[in-house]
Amino acid sequence: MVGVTRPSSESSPFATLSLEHSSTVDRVADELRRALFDGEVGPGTPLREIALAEAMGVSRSTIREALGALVSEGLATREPNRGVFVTELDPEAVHDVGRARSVLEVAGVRRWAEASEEARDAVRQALADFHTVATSESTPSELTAAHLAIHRSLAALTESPRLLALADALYAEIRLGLAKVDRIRRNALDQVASHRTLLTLLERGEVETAARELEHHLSHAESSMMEALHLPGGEGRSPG
Amino acid sequence: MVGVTRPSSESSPFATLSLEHSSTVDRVADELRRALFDGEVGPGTPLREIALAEAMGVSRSTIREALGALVSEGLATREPNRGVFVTELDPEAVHDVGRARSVLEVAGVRRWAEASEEARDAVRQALADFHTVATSESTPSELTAAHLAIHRSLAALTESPRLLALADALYAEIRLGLAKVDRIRRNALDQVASHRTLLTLLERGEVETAARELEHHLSHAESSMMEALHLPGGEGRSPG
DNA sequence: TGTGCCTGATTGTCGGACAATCAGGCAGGA
DNA sequence: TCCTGCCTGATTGTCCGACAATCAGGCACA
Repeated sequence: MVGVTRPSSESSPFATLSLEHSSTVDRVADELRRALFDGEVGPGTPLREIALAEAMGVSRSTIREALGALVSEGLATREPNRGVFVTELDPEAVHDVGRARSVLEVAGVRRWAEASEEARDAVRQALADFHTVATSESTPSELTAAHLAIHRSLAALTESPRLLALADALYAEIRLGLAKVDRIRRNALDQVASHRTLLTLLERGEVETAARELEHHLSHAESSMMEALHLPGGEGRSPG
Repeated sequence: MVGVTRPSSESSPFATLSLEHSSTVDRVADELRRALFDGEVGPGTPLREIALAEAMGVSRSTIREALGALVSEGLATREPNRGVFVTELDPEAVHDVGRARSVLEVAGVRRWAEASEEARDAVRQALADFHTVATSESTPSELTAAHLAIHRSLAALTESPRLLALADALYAEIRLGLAKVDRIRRNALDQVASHRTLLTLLERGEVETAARELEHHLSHAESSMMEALHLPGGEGRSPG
């Protein structure tokens, strides 16, 4: 998510070389994300600056900066003069995430034919990986990650870094919501099958059918996420 | 962009009340954005922390935080250990912004019929405002802003805060690129006409035609932006 | 031409400081 | 009982000063 590369303006034969320049802030932010995704700190938990600073052995300034990053990613929420809290997903938010990811992934799927071969291969690979993870011992966090990797590869078919960045933020919110939700495992193999049919449609060139299939899949995913979060899920939201 | 509202959990009769709680950091960031959009500091300009702190009469910490915000919005770029610079738009970036906004705006247009009446009215209003601005004395910055407001209202038809937030970031990047570019004015009235036909198509319910029209309009906008930036515009980018 | 070193400028991180703000409790009055 | 005003502790927002790490550029030297 940080990606430090500084190629000199001349195209040299060392284009493949790169070096990780991780700052303290980055490492703090990474650790916080991990804790969030693994459900070590649940939604609504306050992220106190001093407490975190002492716990992680860094200064308050550094913590503040890392928290700012989480807030701008939507994983945490800042209430002025009150502090930063782990984001709580309300039905409105879940629905919005669903709508947004649908736009991005469908846009990707519709671009299947125009996309690069690497992008298409990434989809195939992600599906294979998901199958591997689903049929082996794995934590809920890993399972969710592998599942989302498929959808990410669909959004990546747009081959737009900016759209993909938004997609990543959306998947991060989903991971946040699904942390500790173990029920996913039951459906794991069904999910594999569902995604496989989607890929089959794409390989056949039936793009529009695939898009509709994906939309159906996503709307199902949204309501099952509502359920998982013990929210008043489904259709009955107050209009306006 | 900050939006501080804290409604009490009980639904009271004071739902309409709200109060601006602007922090120092927010004001600094706003001022920096303004300077960028007005072309007071061009692309590539280094944003030195100490210099800004002295110029604006705030501490370095505050400046740092504001710069972090600009960076996360894409208006500035951080080079580790070297500083923050006003983002320079290369052809790759321009193309990506174009592709991304196209996805969002087309998604909005396709949703015209399902969108709320307010969202549709916003489009009509934005068009009217643009006409007003185009036929009066106005700075390039204002003209660009009014033009982009139309496109923003299209993206807003998705009625997804998250998609709209990305759209806003994209428009900010465009404003950054178009700062000081005065040539827009010539085409202003043509632009009004072009958008008016788009709206007409929508009002008639010819959504797909409108979507294609929009895509055409956007691809034209992209190449004319390339031109305005004196970049090697058009189709000939190196593949990969 | 290329390498090694020095130096100044700037960032990244730290620690401490203090006013402003907020939540919660407690007392007093209608 | 319910409301209001006040006090207090906790936390944030902002400031200041400090210092090592890093980088760009120049200069000497082979």
